[in-house]
Amino acid sequence: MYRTHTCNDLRASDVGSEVTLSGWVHRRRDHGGVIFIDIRDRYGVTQIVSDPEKFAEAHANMDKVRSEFVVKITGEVSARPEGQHNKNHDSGEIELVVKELEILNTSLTPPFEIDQEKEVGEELRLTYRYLDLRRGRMKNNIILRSKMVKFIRDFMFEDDFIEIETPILIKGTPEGSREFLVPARLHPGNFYVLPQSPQQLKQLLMVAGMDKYFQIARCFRDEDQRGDRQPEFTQLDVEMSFVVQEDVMKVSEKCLIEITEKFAPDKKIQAKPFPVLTYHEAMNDYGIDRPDLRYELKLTDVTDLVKDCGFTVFRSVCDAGGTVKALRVPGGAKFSRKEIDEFTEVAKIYKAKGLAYIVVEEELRSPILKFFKDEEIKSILESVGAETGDIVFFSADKWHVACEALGYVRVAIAKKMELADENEFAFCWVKDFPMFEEDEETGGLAAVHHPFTAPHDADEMAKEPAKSLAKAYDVILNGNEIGGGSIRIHDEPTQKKVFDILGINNEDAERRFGHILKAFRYGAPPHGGIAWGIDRLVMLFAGEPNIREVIAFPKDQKARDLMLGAPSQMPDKQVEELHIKVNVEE
RNA sequence: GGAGCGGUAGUUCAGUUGGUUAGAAUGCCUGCCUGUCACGCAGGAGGUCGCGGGUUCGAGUCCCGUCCGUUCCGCCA
Repeated sequence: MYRTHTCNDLRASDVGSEVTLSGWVHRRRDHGGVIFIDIRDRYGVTQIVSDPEKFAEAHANMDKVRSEFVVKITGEVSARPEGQHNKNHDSGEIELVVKELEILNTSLTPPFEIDQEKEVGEELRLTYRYLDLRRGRMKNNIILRSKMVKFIRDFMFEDDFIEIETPILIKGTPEGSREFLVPARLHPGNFYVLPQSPQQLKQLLMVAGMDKYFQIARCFRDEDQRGDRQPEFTQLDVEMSFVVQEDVMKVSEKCLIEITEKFAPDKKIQAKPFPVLTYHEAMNDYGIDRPDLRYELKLTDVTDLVKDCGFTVFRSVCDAGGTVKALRVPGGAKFSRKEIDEFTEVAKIYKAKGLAYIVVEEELRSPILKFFKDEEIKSILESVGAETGDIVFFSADKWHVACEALGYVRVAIAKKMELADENEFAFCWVKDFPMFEEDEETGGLAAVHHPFTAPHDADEMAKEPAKSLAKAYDVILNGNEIGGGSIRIHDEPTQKKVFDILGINNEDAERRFGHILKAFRYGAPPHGGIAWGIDRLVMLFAGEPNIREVIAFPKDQKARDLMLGAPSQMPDKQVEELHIKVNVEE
């Protein structure tokens, strides 16, 4: 028998009993006459102490062990001397006096210290992920993730949802993100693809009458990496029949509140029910479609106030039908020139041509002051509510650019001034996204969400597609999109109108989406759903800066698995069977 | 595809204006130590300063190229 208890089981009440523990040598403290080691498993840490007089052989073995050796220890639980309890460990009131120590396995010296929480380069951590996972940070994150997923599952079952697995090898429907291809050995020249999400399958499940479906689903996208993006990721996928937007949102909101109360009890939920913003409001007020509502800093539209001003940059934007937005930052007059330049760089990343500003002090300071009449400045400052000690930033461009550039300046300022309350969870919904956006490559329209998203009004959409709004909604937590969904189109005429607008002809539609269009002719119910990014959600609950910290075996920036060495070359024979020719240019 | 930042001991980093033998902490090894818990003390090993070229009497430091890492933009229906 390897163990009678884990390394986090023993307490003062166990004093006197003989037990066996197994685990890794976490730390070793050799005092010559007496040796302490801490042994660790995923449950915790227990201190082992040698008694060289009574158990000389065990003491000698204690001398041999090194970091990360795997050991089995039998001994008697003993109370620690008065005043020597260790509050850092749950087992800190006791220790184990070793009678027998067996080395189950030795270990090389680890490439980084496992018993310390200091930063280690991620490349190294991912190469030795199995060692990284032994460290407290990753261990806690992975356990938190497991518990949160179980909680979500239980919640969904409780609400009468059923969990259904959908296939990983599916049909490619070129549209949206790049798919991973899998060559079909039995069908030369043909490919399966890995699902970007179970989107189409869950809609088919609604046609099948499987109302209230959910799945913890793995999704695959062959796009470049980011801190919150991986080539494979996990989402909570939900679909319901005979529902309107509010029905879907209600289920998600209830679950998010409960999961917060359970796993982040110290976080204050800013507002219940969650505030609901339209996409237009979000962009207009915060310059971003996923606003962080933990801080205010709203944008103000000053287009009307500057449309006749003497500042050519502003006036020409207004003349061209553009927008001038202002951002008042209380206390921002203290920003240095260097800081203002940094914010200007942020604005430029998001396509703004510059970032104008007025420092509001006894004497106004601004490079653009000379272009304005006194009463114009006065009305601008009044409209944004500027007070002495503030700074007001301006962006001028097409509406979207003006809002977005200043929106990201807002985020950068909040970060610099530490405006976000770390103890707060600010959830909100953003809805009424546009159905379509301009495709810069083709000049035509592209679906903002996916081509099955229902419009608010199909007739209006047919008349003015660029202005039509979708029954789509995102759920936001502290400025992060943690989920998104929509009501789907369930009738053929509406679907056809959407395809028309997207420039997909009947033939294309049949080839790409024939399976789903056919199914919808057999009585598709009104339906809709939502998908949460599980990785992002756990990331936020764990207080981590990127989703790799909550994924056991993530890919690196170049989509590699550094531990496994994937992707890798394959034997010619295996490749030939797939009717694939590898053509790598040197 | 583009931009910023970085690459020095196993690890995390410092390294001044270009100047002698490239340092610290931690880890590792050896010795001492009977109550520590980030144990302590003494000693030791450990370096292609990413790579290549250039400037210079002299380059970790300056210049050019290149590779790698990292963050962001593009991309992500």
